Amino acid sequence: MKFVDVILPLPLSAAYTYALPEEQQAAVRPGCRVIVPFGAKKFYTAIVVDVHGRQPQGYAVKTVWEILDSDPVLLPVQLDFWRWLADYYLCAVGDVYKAALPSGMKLESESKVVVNSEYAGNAVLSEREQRVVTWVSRRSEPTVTQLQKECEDFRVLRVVRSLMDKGVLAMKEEVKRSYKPRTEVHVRLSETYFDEDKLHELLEGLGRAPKQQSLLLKYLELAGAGTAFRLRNPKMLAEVGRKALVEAVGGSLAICRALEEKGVLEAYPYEIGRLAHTEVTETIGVSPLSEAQARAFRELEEAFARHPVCLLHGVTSSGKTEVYIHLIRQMIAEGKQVLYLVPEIVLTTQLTDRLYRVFGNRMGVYHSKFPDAERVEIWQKQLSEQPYDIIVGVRSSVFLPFRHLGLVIVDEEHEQSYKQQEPAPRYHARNAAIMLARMYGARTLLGTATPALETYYNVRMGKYGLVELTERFGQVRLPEVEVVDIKELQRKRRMAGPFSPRLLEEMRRALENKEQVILFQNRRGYAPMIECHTCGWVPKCKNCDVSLTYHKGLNQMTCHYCGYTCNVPTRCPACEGTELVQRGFGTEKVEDAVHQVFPEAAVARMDLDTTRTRSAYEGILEDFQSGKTDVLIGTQMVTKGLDFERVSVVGILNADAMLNIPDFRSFERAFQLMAQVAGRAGRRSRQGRVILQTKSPDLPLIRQVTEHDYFGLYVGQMEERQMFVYPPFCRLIYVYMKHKRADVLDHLAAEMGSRLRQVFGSRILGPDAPPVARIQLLYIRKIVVKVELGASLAKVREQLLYLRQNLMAHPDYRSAQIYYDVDPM
DNA sequence: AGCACGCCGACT
DNA sequence: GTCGGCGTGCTC
Repeated sequence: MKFVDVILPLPLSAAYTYALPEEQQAAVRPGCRVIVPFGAKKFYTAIVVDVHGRQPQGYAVKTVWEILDSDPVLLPVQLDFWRWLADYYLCAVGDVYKAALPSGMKLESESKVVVNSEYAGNAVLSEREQRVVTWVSRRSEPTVTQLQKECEDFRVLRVVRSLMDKGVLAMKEEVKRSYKPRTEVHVRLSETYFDEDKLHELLEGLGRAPKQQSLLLKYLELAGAGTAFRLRNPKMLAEVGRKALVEAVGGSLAICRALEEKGVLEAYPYEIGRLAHTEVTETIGVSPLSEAQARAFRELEEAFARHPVCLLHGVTSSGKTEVYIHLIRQMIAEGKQVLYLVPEIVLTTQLTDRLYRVFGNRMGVYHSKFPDAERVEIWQKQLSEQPYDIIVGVRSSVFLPFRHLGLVIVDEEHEQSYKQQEPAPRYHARNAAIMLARMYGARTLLGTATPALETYYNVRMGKYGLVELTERFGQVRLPEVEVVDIKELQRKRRMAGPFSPRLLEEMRRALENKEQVILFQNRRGYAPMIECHTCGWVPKCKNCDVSLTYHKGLNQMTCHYCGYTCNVPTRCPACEGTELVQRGFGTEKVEDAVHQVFPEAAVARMDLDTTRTRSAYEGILEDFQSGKTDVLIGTQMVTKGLDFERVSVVGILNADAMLNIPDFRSFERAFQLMAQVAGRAGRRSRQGRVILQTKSPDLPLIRQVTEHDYFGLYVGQMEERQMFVYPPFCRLIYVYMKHKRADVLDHLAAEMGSRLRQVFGSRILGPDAPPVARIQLLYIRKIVVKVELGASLAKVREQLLYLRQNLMAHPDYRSAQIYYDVDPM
């Protein structure tokens, strides 16, 4: 008897053991997928991690339902990588599995309602039951969810249950195959006519149907059936697509159909891939490196000789991408693969088109907004004998299989979006990529204009190599940043909505010169909150502890945490007052304001609300690129690696919103955001101008932004981080606790806090209520654990896991959620 | 995660 | 007296 240990796509750490069916045992190896029953009904796709002959004791072993793969879909390194992630980020391997595989590869069962075939037809049914039976039999095996959705009656399930008791209906679990290979209709000559004489006879007979005749002749030509030899060996015939054939003779589908009906041609589905097959060959579009870039390239080679991880610190617009391209080409020449990681919002056609021009079909793009079937095909291609040499992808592409990974590039390495927040695994793709590269013996290149302070610290400590690119491509100067004190201006009532006179002046000049403007405001919606002028009442979300944002376009109040919406109140429920005033500016309101001041300017807004789909997002960028739009207003989306030629003015409307966030990283982030958005100004041809509006112009940070002084920021922040013991002078783990009752949660949090202090001493902060202390009806508390640099991480993890297990065993806390966020951002 | 089991309040 | 609400614990 053979058994397999498998991991399931559920938040479970343990492997579960199943028996293998007698037949076809041999093929199963670790990394193969199997379908197994788990729990009362469900079937899941599980991953085999071990095959053995040890009979488990103490429970009845179930049998594997189906073996999906004869060859592993995971390479051995990947399983090691999954285990490392689960271990380091304190989550279940099942969570990692869930995040790693595209959903098309994780088949699941769903419950379907069917009419019981053994039903004798003698039960007494109510009118309502009769209706449901007719309904079910008319549909072909509806799923339970379909039933609930399509039947207006929300008590259908109860009716279904009573019908099951009476033996009329039954349930069955069926595994749904969501991934289907794409097919195209192809045609081939029917076997009858493989005989040359018969074929000639047929062709002559078609003399009165000249269109059919020429179509058939065209088919024979396209199929390469030129010789009798080929005809006798049908395997030698080429595939012919029906659509292509019809188009080749300029006829209509009906002609081909006629031949099919006569039994001359046969139509059949032929599998084709979804992946684009661009016939671009390499070396087209490789630009020669500038002197500075070439120097950086040489220095990188030297740095990699000593450090497996290097930082390319290049100012905005210095042309880091070109350096990457040369590096990638070198890797490919050595027969190695490259993983090029980019944050979600940087993965635009602007970047991929550039890379396609150089690498053509050696490159694959892996993006969460792409159809899942496409991601399945990329995965399969990476396992095949001809994998892509380069994968350009977002965070989750660290999970793709690579056979010969030689280099990982992490572009915009400082980007927060590399850290997955929710759900588990809460991993950092940059750090995970470094580990992945290490497992492959590959190198990692981190690139950015504004390194994460931790990264720069690692450079200074000699852990990472460093190469700098200090000049912009084409020697364009860095933009001039001008600070405008809006506190004073607001007092004197000299602001025009969100704009200072200086900003208006610059915007006007840019628009007159047919140049473009980017306005950065880090809040979406119209007004972040509204307030009763009389009593100060503020509309709040009923599920979360936040004020609702007013969206003018939707004419609704919405919660940015749970998506709750409600109508805009016309009067205050507390004091009956009707004067409700808007507080603050969101991107929507900024858009309105621009319309008012510059009615003739074409304005576009780019934030979460306007970029729900990929096409909407790219549409906005294209319009801006082509000059259709003059002013682009946006949240942090507009700050990322976009390359526009005609932007001469960038306005940062309110820097203080970023500075007042209670987080030890807020200054670092504000600097990164401002430096990046400033970098959008004056690319290519001439120096741009940035108007930075703030109420606190004297902060050192503001000076560091105006002087493009990254090193100043680094030194200043490092002093603070050392003094208050924050990363990189310790490691952080946040403990989050959630419960629907605040009192229970407070007890739990206090208990957790005191136990943590017993183990870790004074390096514990909290428990505290986080800034948003209630989300989706659950109250939240947070404890900060500072782990000393010398401490054994393995021990810390073990203690944290034990503590959670121990606390969760307490009857009061069973329904609580406790999770850890390792290296939070 | 999802499902069954089990224990308490609003109805036939 | 039952139906069905949710809290709890287990799944090879």
